[in-house]
Amino acid sequence: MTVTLADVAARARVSPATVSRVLNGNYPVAASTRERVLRAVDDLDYVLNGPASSLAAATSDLVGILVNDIADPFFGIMAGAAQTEIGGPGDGSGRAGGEKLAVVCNTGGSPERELTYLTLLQRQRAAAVVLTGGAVEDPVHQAAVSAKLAKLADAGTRVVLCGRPPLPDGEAVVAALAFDNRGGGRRLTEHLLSLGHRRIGYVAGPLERTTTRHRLEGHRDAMRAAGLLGGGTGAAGLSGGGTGATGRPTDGYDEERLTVHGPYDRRSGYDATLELLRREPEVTAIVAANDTVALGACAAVRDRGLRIPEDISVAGFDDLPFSVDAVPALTTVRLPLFEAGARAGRLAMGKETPPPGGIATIAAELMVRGSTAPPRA
Amino acid sequence: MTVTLADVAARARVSPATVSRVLNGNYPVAASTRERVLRAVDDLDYVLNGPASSLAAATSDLVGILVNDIADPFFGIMAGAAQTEIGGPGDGSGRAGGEKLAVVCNTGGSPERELTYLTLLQRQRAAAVVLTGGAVEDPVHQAAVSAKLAKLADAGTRVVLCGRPPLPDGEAVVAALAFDNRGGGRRLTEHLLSLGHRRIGYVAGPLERTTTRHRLEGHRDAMRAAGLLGGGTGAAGLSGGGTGATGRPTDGYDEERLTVHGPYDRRSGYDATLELLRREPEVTAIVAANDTVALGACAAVRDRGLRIPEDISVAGFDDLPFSVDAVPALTTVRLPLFEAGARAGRLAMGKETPPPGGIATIAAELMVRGSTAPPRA
DNA sequence: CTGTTAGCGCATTCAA
DNA sequence: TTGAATGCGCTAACAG
Repeated sequence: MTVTLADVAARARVSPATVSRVLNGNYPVAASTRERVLRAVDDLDYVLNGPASSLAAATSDLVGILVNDIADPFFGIMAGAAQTEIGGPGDGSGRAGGEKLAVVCNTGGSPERELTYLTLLQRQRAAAVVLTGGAVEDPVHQAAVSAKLAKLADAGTRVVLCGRPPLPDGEAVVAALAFDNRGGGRRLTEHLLSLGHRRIGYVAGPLERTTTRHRLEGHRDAMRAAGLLGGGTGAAGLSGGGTGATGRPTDGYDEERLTVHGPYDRRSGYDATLELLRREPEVTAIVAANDTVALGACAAVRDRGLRIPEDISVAGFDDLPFSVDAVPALTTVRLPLFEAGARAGRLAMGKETPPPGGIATIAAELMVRGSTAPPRA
Repeated sequence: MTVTLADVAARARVSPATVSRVLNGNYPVAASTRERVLRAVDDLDYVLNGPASSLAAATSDLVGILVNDIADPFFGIMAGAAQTEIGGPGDGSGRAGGEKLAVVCNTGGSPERELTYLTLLQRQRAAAVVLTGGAVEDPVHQAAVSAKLAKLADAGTRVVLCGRPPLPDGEAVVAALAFDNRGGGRRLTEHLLSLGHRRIGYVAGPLERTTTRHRLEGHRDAMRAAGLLGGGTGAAGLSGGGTGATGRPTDGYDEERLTVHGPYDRRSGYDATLELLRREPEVTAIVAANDTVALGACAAVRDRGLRIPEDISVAGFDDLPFSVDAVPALTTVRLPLFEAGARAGRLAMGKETPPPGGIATIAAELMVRGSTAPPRA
């Protein structure tokens, strides 16, 4: 029925071992022999049995790329870039040579699914795993992930983090590429402050994610430096692992009042912005957790009959492709998603040497566009 | 070193076969025995060896979802929905029970990569494969894909098409869910015609894709019905397999003049729109191949100092989430991407019976919003 | 309901 | 440079 290595060997009049060596290419084989084997492969339309191969070799050519939301270009861009580096150029023959199979796994932001996927990849003896995007800060889950990654690394799987902060004990990881979310958030708010804004609303992401926290901390750092916040440290409002930040009415009054949390989607931006405008009609600027949320914020501002940026400035984060097409074009913070993804892919393939200490921080660049302007006098 | 089934069996004081049966759950096992085995699994932190399992069972739990562009929400939404149905709810334990491993593979729209991924999935003995989005119409490639899918089906892989037209000989396929691109395109243009538009520019997708052709055909059907096109059949300008449509100056004059092809991205929409405005300054409406392209078109229109919709109407296709947030909100054609993806996922899992004949056409709904209006008098 | 027995198809020793 | 032999870890008959 199904063609096996042995069939190819018989047809090429060589031993199975020789066929294996030709196919894997990592062993000297006479040119004429190779020729014969390759012809037999084509004649028989032979396709290697992946599981058998992986079983014998104790490793597979699967590379997993975990994303929080596959429908979000933020992840799509990184994953696509990583895949470019991992999948190889393809020889165009469709014969599938030594390439890896780069596959993206959608966790939907769920810690359970993240763990499940890691187990599944572990089960497959994946060659490498790339985790993209912010992590959930629940200590239990973080410990579980760390443990799982350690086991994966133990079994020879290369683990790379992309757009995610390093693990507490980064030993299990080949490399961590972290975005400078905090710096970006700070510069964005500094920009608004320099325009003259003082009452700035913040539509934050889900509470328990690192990305959310870092961007918000950057924002508050800037606010504090401008003397617009009570005392306390930068992380004050969110310290303690992010399980809740509703306390601290004393020095966190403005913070709490001017911050609303929600998922990283358009709807959340819309709703949160309406809420902010209700709570504090005097806000002159809204900073959103990311560009998608910012789009929702813009819609809400408009629906309230306010103009952007004349009445209210709006800013986002990420600089996704659509942001430049918003009307007015969105002021945001550019993250080099494609470059980071590609680098993560190379790191996963061992095609690039890891940064010193295994950790690299990737700069975030402020992009000033039409959606921000000085507040009305 | 690494824990195997035998180790678990020894610890639970049962035979390896029993452990296997417990893990796969598809066989009666005494509750007490199961209990003991499960405990041993946890104690030993055992993880099934996927390749070994797949080899012995001659099938794996991999399900591949092929997409043309992972950074495009059009695909992300479908893939995410499919994954939801395939991956199962996950039992939350991270232990990974009988779920399938749904993975998305990014072909980047390249026929070679599509074939390579199919081979890779064939090699892995994938349980199912879902192909999303339009196909490339090159006959050679189509034949190669058909042949490959037939082999996959032969080997027991369930093949599902989602948002892709049925294969010429659909035998290899469990089901094909095709979008009514043609009908959607027609209704969209009819809407513009009913508003009074007569000179309508069309920013089409890449020439050789089915999606491009069907949407364009719908547009031309409507134009022809309104007597705005020369003779010929609907597919006239693109007949012959899409290898080129530059001929036919006789009855295709306006068609060619008012159509520009390009990739499905924002940049293409921008450039093509400028080109259209240059060729034919009298156009009063621009129809774009999809929403992303439409966004680029809007930008171009604006950069030329024209207002939407007062000076020029713009319309898209797909109704991606951001389209409602465009300013003005984009008139477009809604495709139930999530529902279609979910259904494809269920079909791939055998959780839903295929439509009669294996083919279902999914309706496209016109969404009239602010970006279209009657032309200036 | 559970144990025993054979492979699944390939990569890799070790010889030649 | 090539061939022969062995086992990777598991599932699927078949008994019991």
